[in-house]
Amino acid sequence: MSQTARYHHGDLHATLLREAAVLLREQGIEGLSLRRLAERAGVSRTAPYHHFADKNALLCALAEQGFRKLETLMQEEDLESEPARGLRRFVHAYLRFASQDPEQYELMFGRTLWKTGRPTESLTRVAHGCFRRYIDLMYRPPLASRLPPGMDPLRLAQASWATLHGLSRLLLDGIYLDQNDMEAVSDQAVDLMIAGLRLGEDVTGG
Amino acid sequence: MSQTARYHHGDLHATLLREAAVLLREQGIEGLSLRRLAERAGVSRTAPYHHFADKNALLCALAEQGFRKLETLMQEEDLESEPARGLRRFVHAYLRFASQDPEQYELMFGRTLWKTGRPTESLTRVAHGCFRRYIDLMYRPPLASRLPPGMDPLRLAQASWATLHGLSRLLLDGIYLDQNDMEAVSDQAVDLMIAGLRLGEDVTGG
DNA sequence: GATACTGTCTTGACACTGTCAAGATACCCA
DNA sequence: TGGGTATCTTGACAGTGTCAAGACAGTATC
Repeated sequence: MSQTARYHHGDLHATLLREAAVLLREQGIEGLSLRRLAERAGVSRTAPYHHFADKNALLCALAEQGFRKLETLMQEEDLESEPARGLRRFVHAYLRFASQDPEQYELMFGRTLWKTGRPTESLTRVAHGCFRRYIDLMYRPPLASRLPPGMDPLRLAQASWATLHGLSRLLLDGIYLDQNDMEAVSDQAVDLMIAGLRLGEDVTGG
Repeated sequence: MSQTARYHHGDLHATLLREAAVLLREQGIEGLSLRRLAERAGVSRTAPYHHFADKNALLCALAEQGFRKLETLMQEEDLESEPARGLRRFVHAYLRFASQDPEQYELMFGRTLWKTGRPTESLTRVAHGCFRRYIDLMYRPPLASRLPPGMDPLRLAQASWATLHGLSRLLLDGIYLDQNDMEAVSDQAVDLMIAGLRLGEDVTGG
């Protein structure tokens, strides 16, 4: 028991996922090779293939973890009675999620899985569930009742998510934005949305 | 003259860039390997190294071409007297640019160059020049004079570009958006911005 | 015109990657 | 105690970017 080199690892599946997350965070997707991962887990190069069909499958499982975290985050979020303030808080939470583990965010939304790779049926389901929960925020009170007439909540959800996503990407890829600008820019975006939705104006009467 | 196999190619630099653009468009970044590129150009594996320091340098040159195209597109754009309509037209033009050559857009804004790789000094200059031209659209009439008081045109530029960029990325990576939704969603985003900026309201008097 | 120089291109090699095939080991159930 | 199966191993292959050393050709100099 507990000797350093057993033939059967015992819990390789979980170990792989755990170490892969570490490797991803520290080295990025490019640094996450199956061989290095296997070495970290203390097994041979091809051992992971008995737990994941291929690298794509392992990355999908990893991304899935990320989407579950994000879904939890959205579940906790509640736009409460004051939608303007709730919106701003949600945006900050989202951006914090993206910037706390940039490589995970990249994996979740990047082309590696969705374009180049083949997203698992399971990953697709979780990712879409995540988006659905976001849409719900728009369909539910207090936001839904305040939307200007003729505005489709689905379109609004897509457009606003795109803004959030774009902010995250520009920040993480380090093109036009840095952390210092981020807060000001995101607040600007929220202000614009609030103004566009007339959420700042008091409609306490209903 | 014109024999098929000369020792000196004669115009390898330009040929490499041209063929790389084709390869990028058809096969994506992952399919663009230096060896395949060399084969297409009819030279040996390492010949490209006499014209580009490494793969990163070649990709930077390729991205630079893209930014130049984008800058031209923005130069032609003019928000004219009617900013709301001009804005909508510009957004459509931008999204067309992104979706006409998705792989080029990915290269221009993706992590390959800006995060994993080392962006050339030249690329950085062109990319920032491109963004500067976008900011100018916000600072110049007719938009500048119509902005609500206290609104920073720079922040507005960053926030709106983020939206554009996010729409492009979500579309190109094929996560939550497809081409059919795109127009409706982008129009929604533009409407929201126009409403937020109060651009729809007539202020012909000045 | 001969010679040296320099830019261009070539072959050979190395370390790295993901993945398949075949064989070895250890656990589990009859 | 046996057999079956899940797990893990080594060996191998094709592909990648890149370095080192040498071959060739065009250009400038004497």
